[in-house]
Amino acid sequence: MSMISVDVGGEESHSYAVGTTVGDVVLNVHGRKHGAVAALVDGVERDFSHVLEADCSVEPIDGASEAGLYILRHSCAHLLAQAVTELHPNARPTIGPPIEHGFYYDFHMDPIGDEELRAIQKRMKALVKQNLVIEREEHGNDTLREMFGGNPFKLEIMDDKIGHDVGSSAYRQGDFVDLCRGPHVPSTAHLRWFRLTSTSQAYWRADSSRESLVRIYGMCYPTKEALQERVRQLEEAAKRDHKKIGKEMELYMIDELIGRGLPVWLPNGEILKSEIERFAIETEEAYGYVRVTTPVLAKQQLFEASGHLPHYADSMYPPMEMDDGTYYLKAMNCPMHHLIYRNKKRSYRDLPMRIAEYGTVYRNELSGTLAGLLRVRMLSMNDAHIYCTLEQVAQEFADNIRMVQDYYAAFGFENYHFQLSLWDPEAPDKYIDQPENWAATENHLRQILDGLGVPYVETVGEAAFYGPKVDIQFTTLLGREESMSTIQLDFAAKERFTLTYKDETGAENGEVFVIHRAPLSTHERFVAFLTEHWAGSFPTWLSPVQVQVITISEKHKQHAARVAEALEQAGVRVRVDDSDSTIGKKIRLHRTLRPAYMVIIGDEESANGTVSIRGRNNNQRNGVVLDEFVAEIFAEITNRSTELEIVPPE
RNA sequence: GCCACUGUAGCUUAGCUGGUAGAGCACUUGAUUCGUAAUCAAGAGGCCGGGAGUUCAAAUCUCCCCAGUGGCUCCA
Repeated sequence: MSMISVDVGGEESHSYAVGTTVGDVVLNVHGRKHGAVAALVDGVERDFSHVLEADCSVEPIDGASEAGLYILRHSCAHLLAQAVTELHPNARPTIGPPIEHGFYYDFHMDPIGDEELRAIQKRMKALVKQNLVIEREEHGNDTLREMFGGNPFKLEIMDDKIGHDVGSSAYRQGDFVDLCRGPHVPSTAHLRWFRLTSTSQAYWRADSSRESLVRIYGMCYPTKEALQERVRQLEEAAKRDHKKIGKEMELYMIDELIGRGLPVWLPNGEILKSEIERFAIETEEAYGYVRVTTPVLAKQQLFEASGHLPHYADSMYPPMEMDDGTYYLKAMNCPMHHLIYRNKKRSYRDLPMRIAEYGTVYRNELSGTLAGLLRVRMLSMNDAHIYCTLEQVAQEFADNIRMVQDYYAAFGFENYHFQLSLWDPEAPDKYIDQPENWAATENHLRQILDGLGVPYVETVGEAAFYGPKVDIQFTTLLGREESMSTIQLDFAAKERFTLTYKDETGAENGEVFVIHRAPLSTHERFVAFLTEHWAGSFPTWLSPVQVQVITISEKHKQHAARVAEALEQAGVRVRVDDSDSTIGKKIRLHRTLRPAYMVIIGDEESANGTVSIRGRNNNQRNGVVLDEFVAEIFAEITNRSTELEIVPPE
């Protein structure tokens, strides 16, 4: 019998008979509890069933590794498809990729509900118990077309791949077979720790003009512990949900009578919003911005000039007919700012000109996308437009990127990344069709980002219709990526609005570039993130209630009033609860409103002129002299500190 | 806009296969004056999201709207 030498890592080589499988080697080297789902053979991912014919290296892929999870989840998607096709013989599987935390699979079938979802999960569990072997089969194109002849979606996938590196393999488990490149776990018993989570409608090829499909999502992990940990994470995330906390803290409300996506800022939320605005005004003054106010609606002609009609028409509220023409609610402030720029002759000495506005714009977002404060139809923004020469663009971009970084540091955000959003030449109708301008400005932004040394990803098809942009992306608690801040370069406005300036030579120069920027996102989205990030326990300077004074009994009303008075004089937002319920009950009650500090006033404090402070961390600091507390909280607020130091953690 | 699910007092919710609403918190009143996540008692509060239908009878079944949630698409 001829032998081969297999490099098994750790500078060890073993000899095996030709025909030994990957699985045999892994079992032999790493034992029964190897935890691997497949292996790298000479660096290529292979199934355990892969037969070794020559000298090679074999490195197991652990189920918990990134590659291993991918395989595990991919296999779990197949398991789902097997269960679905067994229960619904008319269902046609389309594609089913692994995703973060799990997988999904899209089926062409009648829509299903929760009950059906549970039935499918039950069937999957049963298939796991049967421990079906998952086998790889190699077939020619003709055979494959015959095997999947009843599934037009699989045929379409094959059509696309013919002439390329066709993954002419299929994987079979029981009676189910799926077109797939692999690799897969060796048997269904490896797929114990999964859970189906939800269903959704999706379109074939993400194209809303194509077939509507049923998407089933699931999560899948290598161990019970990992699955439970994920479930726990999701529960934790739900506790931080801004919709829940926003209600508890009375930050905002949405009323059917006002309309969907039109949040009302309640007094507590308004405090948050105005603190953010105050911070932005201070910052922008330092950066040389001027401030304006423009109307919320304007004539159709303005939005035609700007190009919002037709490029952006779907996102605008429908027109209003007035006696002197057709009006639209503004979806953006820029056209009005352009008119301000054009309102008088500008000189090169005026540039860069930075026009800022606290404006509300109105966008007709699709009803199905609206979500609390995260996606709304009334957008309050700290918006601004910078008018400058091409040479000045780099500096202005750099300043704005720094501004964003400084803001985020001040609000305690760390988890974000930069994205260079490019146009999609394949979809020129979505954009102003000037390929040479796109190429030039995209390159310019690339150089600016590279020059700043800011890491970023490039995404095609995410540009504004008038130019490329730098977006700052966040991931929500539930894992969805959203744009927060945006800095956009506009090369189209100068022509559409004939924006010019008198340059050093005295000539009328039409090369005015516009930068659109909203470093603080919209107030709605920003507050949503802020709330989720801090779980409602905001830094003191942002807290709607900075100090909640609580008396122990009626006897302490007087000292409580003195304490409140002293805090108010220092500009601290303070409330007093001197009702006659018990101390425990009051603490419990005020916890949902999440004051930065609770101050307890009893006999001791009244007698000594002190306060006892309870922090958000539920730690306590007793017997603090009133003036000392006032000075400390004053400093914490004026420094806009995110370190909560008055009551240190234990 | 599309798919699924959900919608009972201010909040959280019970209500099985149809017989016309139950609780806790909050609120009001009274008692209690209290030391760190619920003091006791009483009271008030709901045409069960809206409309139509089936039925002797609908919170419960059917249909149509409206709204919320999770996705798809889109986007700050």
